[in-house]
Amino acid sequence: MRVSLKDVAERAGVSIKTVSNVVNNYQHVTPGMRARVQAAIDELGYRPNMTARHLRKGRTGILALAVPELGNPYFAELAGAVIDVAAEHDLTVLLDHTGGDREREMLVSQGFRAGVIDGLILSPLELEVEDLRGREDDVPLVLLGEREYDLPYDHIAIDNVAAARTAVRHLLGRGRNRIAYLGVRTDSANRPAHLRLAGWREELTAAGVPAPDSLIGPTGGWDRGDGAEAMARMLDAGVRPDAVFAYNDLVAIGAMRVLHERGLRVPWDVAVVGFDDIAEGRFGAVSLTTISPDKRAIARLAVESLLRTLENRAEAPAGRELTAEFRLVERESTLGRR
Amino acid sequence: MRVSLKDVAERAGVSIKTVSNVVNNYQHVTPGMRARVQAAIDELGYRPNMTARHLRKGRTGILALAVPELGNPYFAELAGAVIDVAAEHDLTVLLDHTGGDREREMLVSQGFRAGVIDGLILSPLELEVEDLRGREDDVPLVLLGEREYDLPYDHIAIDNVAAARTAVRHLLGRGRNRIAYLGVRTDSANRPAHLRLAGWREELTAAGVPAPDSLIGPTGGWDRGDGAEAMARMLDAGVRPDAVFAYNDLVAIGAMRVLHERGLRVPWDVAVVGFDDIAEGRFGAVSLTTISPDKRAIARLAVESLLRTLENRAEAPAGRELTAEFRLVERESTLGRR
DNA sequence: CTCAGTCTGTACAACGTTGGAAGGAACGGC
DNA sequence: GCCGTTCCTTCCAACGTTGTACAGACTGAG
Repeated sequence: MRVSLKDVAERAGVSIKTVSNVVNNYQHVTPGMRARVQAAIDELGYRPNMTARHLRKGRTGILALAVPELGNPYFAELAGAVIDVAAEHDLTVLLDHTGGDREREMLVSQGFRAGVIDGLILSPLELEVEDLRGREDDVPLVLLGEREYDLPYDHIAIDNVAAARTAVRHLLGRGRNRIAYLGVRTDSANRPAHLRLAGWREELTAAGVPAPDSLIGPTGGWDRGDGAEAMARMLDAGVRPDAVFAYNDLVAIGAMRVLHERGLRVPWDVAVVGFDDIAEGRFGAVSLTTISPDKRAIARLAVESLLRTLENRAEAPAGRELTAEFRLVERESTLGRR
Repeated sequence: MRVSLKDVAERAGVSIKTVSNVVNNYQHVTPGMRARVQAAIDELGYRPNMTARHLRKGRTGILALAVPELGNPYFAELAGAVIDVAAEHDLTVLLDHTGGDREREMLVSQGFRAGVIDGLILSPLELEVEDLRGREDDVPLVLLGEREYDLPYDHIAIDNVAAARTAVRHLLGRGRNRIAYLGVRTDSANRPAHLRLAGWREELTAAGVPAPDSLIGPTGGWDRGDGAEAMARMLDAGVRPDAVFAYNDLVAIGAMRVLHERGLRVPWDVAVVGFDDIAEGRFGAVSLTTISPDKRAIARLAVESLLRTLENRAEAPAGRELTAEFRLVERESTLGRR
């Protein structure tokens, strides 16, 4: 049986509350009493029951983080950052992955962990705005990823359009003018995918470079295999880009693999830019130029937004758009051919 | 304010317990009563308070998983598997990463989450056996990774020596006889690293092939950069292996990067075998032959071991060694030169 | 029509903790 | 020696839930 305050109190010959006072460093406890109680605590090996404390305090100190897929290094790295930042605030993280499934994202957002988590950080893929509108749950929520809406939840994003334009501009600056975009799925609610495509189009148009549909590579998802398929399909169709901007690093890596198989050399024949700056991109045979979102900042903004909401429950949450920085990291995949 | 059973009870004009009975699908409730209470529940939007339920039941349905580093795809993929398996048993997973730091591993194993988790799955890197010996915590524990000890905790592993021998045998079968091992750290408690080295040595010795120390590449850690450094150091020392067996895929990938930089072609000049079968290995310019541990099985064994311990608390836990399967996955990095 | 047996709903206590208020001892000042 | 203060400790209630015991109502058999 677990040791409780009661056991310690009996052992020390004091009341339960006095033991509690010692445990919580309450100030008005005489040194003698403190020592006596502490001795009993040590002897019995007492450890506070967090569940009871949570019930009493109405707070658990647990945040949930729901991402589409932990196997995706971007989300794994982001999760690591969230865990670290949460730890700085004495919070722990309960992790969930939704598989990017809309149903499961709805379930998670509806708070099926009600009462056990203090807040939820959700990185949705297919969730629609209206799915959140009728939300009855009182658990504070923060959304990751740029979205357009008028809901009372903070959301953290980087400026996807600007980032995509930066990537495309970089390629244009390298003398490329048949720049493909890989990673569109018309049937997906994933806004960043649309925004990055928009940025690609905007930058090309602004530079007076054609942006034909043939240079847009649709994918079924956003993993390495999807990138490989999309690249292969484009090449099979006789389209020969001299550069590729991919939705994310995984798609870019899949594309590079196919380019390599087809004897097209990166960066000489085709330059490649990814998105996310996952560690994997730094160590391929050809290291990957990429847009690097500040993951640490994203984690920090998310956790602190939740804390803020928890502090002043009374006031209506802001529904702010919090923006994290990004930067272009140049590596081998866009070197050469000045 | 949150809606509680009491509020629903008042609204429906019944006792608290009756509402509880409805919520828990207790059998002896008349349909009429059930409907009336359900209506009140729906009107008020009642959701059970899990914390209170946990306190009452003495169970939280939360498992903790502590791994060294989520940025390491092996652990990220493993974590994903654990989350899935846990979900099948209606359990959720609280994730922690220790950074492979002994202090932090001790802290985690000592159960600083006491009362909030039902069990702990720990994947230690530097934890020593004696660190666990005085464990006072009553939270069920399962250890991941092969270890030698006599403690009352189940541990899940694959047969590292056999796996390493399989990898080396594969290379020998490809006509390689200067096979390096990359990823030793003499100062580390990480047993699998030692076991894999032992397997390398055993297999070479059994085949009558020399296993000189010059072919052993020490590393500071087990990430891509460590593999790259170790490979570079070995080549700089004038050692020219015709194959590399690496502690894990990350080390292998780092090594391949350096081989590529130095103009050594994989697999023609140097064949490479990794360990872990992370997704990343399948999509490099040269896909990576690797030992593939059954991660799903590992996750399943771990979760089910905890459940078993929870069921029969009374009996002493077994301290069993549970073994998961592995297999060699052949890819491009060991093709050719029959 | 009575009695046993079954069914339905209620009252109470308990899980382990903490906040608030009240109790009691020690102490100094008069 | 009495009183007011201060300081420390204890008592009580509450967080929201569920298990146990029990009371009342209804059913069917004798």
